[in-house]
Amino acid sequence: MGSPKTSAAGGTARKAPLSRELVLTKALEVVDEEGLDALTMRRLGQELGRDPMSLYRYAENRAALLDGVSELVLNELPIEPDDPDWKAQLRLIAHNLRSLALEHPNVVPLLVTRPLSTPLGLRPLGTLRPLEQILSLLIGAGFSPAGALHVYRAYYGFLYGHILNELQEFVVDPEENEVLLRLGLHRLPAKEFPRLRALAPALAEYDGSAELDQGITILLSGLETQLSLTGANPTD
Amino acid sequence: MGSPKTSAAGGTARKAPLSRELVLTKALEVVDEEGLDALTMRRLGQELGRDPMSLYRYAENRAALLDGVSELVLNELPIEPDDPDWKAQLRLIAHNLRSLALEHPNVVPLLVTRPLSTPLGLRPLGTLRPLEQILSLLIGAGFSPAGALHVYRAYYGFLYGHILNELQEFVVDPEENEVLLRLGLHRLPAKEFPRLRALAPALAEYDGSAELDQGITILLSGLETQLSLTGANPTD
DNA sequence: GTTGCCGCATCTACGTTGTAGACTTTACCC
DNA sequence: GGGTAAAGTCTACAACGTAGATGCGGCAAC
Repeated sequence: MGSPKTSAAGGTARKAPLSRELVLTKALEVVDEEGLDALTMRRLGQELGRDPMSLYRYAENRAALLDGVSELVLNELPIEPDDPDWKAQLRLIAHNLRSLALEHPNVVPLLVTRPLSTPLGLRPLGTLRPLEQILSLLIGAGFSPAGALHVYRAYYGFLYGHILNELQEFVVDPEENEVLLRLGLHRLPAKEFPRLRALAPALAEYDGSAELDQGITILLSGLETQLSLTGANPTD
Repeated sequence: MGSPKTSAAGGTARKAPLSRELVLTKALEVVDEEGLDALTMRRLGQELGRDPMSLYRYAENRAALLDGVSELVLNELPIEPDDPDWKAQLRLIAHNLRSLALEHPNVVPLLVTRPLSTPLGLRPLGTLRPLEQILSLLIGAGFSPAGALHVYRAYYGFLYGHILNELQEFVVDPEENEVLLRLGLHRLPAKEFPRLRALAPALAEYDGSAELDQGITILLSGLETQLSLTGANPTD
């Protein structure tokens, strides 16, 4: 009955104080559960029990909010820049990022898309951290700076590509257990897409982790021998 | 002065008849010139001299319109599924797709993002064509179906990853000719990002085509030897 | 105790978006 | 000329991001 002002009880603030972390965490929650489009300012405000406008205190606008979510996710990616075994470390990072992506599939479009419209130096620092740390790892392992950059590009490119690929093949409707249907392949004209349709069973058995691993192996050893000719390779 | 009705002259329709191709082409034009956000139904309608609502005859909704644009771009990618030299063909496709991406950078987010929310079988057929044709190419070269799929995944993953990577490093402001500034790197705290800042010159000299080529070489020969152990490799 | 201030939160309001549904116009065939 | 189907238009609405004015609570100075 009383107005919701100055609560008489306990004394713990009657409304949680709200903070950037809190906002971003809740935002990530919404995105994870209902997708990017569901994350509107109004919706997020409601989710936090606050006026939508209050969010602008913690993110300049919606785009910045999305950047914050990317950052939040990428901060979950542990990197050991001092690992003496650079190849093992890169392999580990790859698997960790893959796992992160599978946990937050709705965030992947952000990870991939936002940097396309933001110059390197203006990106959220959290999203540049992996780059810096991996460069550090490689240079520490004996690569020349340019060589490190070269390896990083090939490695990260492949990694992101793999993740996108794997998510694209993700099964939509686990209720449906006939592969052709599950992937919607039955809609494809058989004449024009014979190979694809015939591959339905193989598509269903995709082991993303294994394929990632094999790709990384090929790429890293290939890069290593390629660079060993230029003198930009690791010392040992 | 006469009302714009039934033109007296010639007899050629006084308004171009409008068609899906026409709509999509104009849409691509807008996206290329002003980015994805500029492509609103109203804007596109205006661009075509028609009521925005008329567009719904040719695309079910905005999302479908975007799919159409993806399709339009991918249709520009020539593939020779009967090329006897599968490695050369894959290399060629890679370079062609890279060129396409550089010509239509604003479309790349679509290419990469839309399939994430659409099950395989429900995608625009045009976007599945490359997949089918590449499978055909590989199987024709002697790969087993499963082997072909394996190669395709590694190959296409790497390719998309590379394209994303390269576009992310794209120079924003060619007016500015100091690299640190051009990429906005001067904003980075020197303590936390020493490697990255030191690499500014190297970042500027990125030769995307060469790096793509090297990556493809490594990957294809790696895949070949890997598969040659399983009997799923090409016949010759 | 009173006053002033400042950071946080809220309220109101505006312009823009996608698109449903009813309507009008056009082209054509019998 | 009358009827049918397709193509295009009009009107209207709910939801969005966010600018700008307003309100509110606690702390510092006096």
